[in-house]
Amino acid sequence: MQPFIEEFQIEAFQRDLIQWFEREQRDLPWRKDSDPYKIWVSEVMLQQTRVDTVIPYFHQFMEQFPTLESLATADEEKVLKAWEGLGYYSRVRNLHAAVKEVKERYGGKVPDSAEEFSKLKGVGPYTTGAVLSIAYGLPEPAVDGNVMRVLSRIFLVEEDIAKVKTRKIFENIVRMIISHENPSYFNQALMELGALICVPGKPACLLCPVQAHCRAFAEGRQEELPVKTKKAKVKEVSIAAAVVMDKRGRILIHKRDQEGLLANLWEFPNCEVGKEQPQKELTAFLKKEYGACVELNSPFAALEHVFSHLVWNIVVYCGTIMGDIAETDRLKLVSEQEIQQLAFPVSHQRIWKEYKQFKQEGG
DNA sequence: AATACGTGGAT
DNA sequence: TATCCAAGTAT
Repeated sequence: MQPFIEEFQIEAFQRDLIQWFEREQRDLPWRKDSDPYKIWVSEVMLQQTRVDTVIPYFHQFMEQFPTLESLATADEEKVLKAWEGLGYYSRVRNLHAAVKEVKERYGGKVPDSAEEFSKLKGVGPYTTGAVLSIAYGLPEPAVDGNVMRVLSRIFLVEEDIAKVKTRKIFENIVRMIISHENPSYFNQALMELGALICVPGKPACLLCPVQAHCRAFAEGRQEELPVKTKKAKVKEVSIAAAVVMDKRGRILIHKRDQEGLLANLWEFPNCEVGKEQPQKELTAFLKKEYGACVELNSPFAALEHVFSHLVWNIVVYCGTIMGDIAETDRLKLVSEQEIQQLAFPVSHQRIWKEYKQFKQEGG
């Protein structure tokens, strides 16, 4: 890489890349203005998430929380609901906390220094570079998976991009080649190129605006890069869940712990169970944890829910609550209407859907 | 450094 | 069907 960087035509590369971006960039909703708040929200939504998935969420979020101030003063329940289904929910809890911090400490203006902006919750090296370059035009590297793939090919970098520290190698490369005239377009163009042309698997090198600058293409090795080790198989967990109703027709729901998996989202009461006596274990759990005395019927559904790092095998029971339950902040009896107002993870939306279907069929 | 943290689309 | 993955961050 070292000898190659010396003969690398930096200015020609910048020109070829940025001119291509000016021609070919997609019309995306967060590219309509450079409000740092909007750029920030889009970057958080886009973390580990596809553009096509983000677009409708971004529109809805901006309608509901059009300004940093409006998000800062919103109830967390509403904020989580706006994120429902997007995944990695700590992103939005961190964003909410960070926006409050900006309102309090910086008078509502998103900091324009890496030093200050990167201290905010949920703001890491990528988001720092993305917001500072795109919203403020500062020459900071914004290295995501696209950029690592593109640059690993252009400079024939064979470091394992699955390792977190490898990102620094690419940040250093970007610092050497970034356009100081237009850091925003430079960074976005690198990512756009990774998304449209320099894709995983079989890149469209014949359409690539920087083909002439690419060392991997010159050596016919573009499909060998980037190097990325794969992760081990995920763990499977057996879960028993309960959709139980009191005599007034209200459903029992529970708010999950404030940290960890699906933090602060609502769920139907459930616990991890063994293969032997899941129904018995669930009944005992409901009594012990929630003081709920319930009679469960036979399970009406079984579903598999796959996360990035584990699999839930869920068996779902319905049943009746006998006697009274003491409601708390995290334990509620709600109508079917109220369920629609609260944020549930997709796994529990599926449980609810199965339940409705079961009832419809006369269960 | 390695792992936790979601979801749905692509191949 | 299986695997990979998509604009990462926190711990």
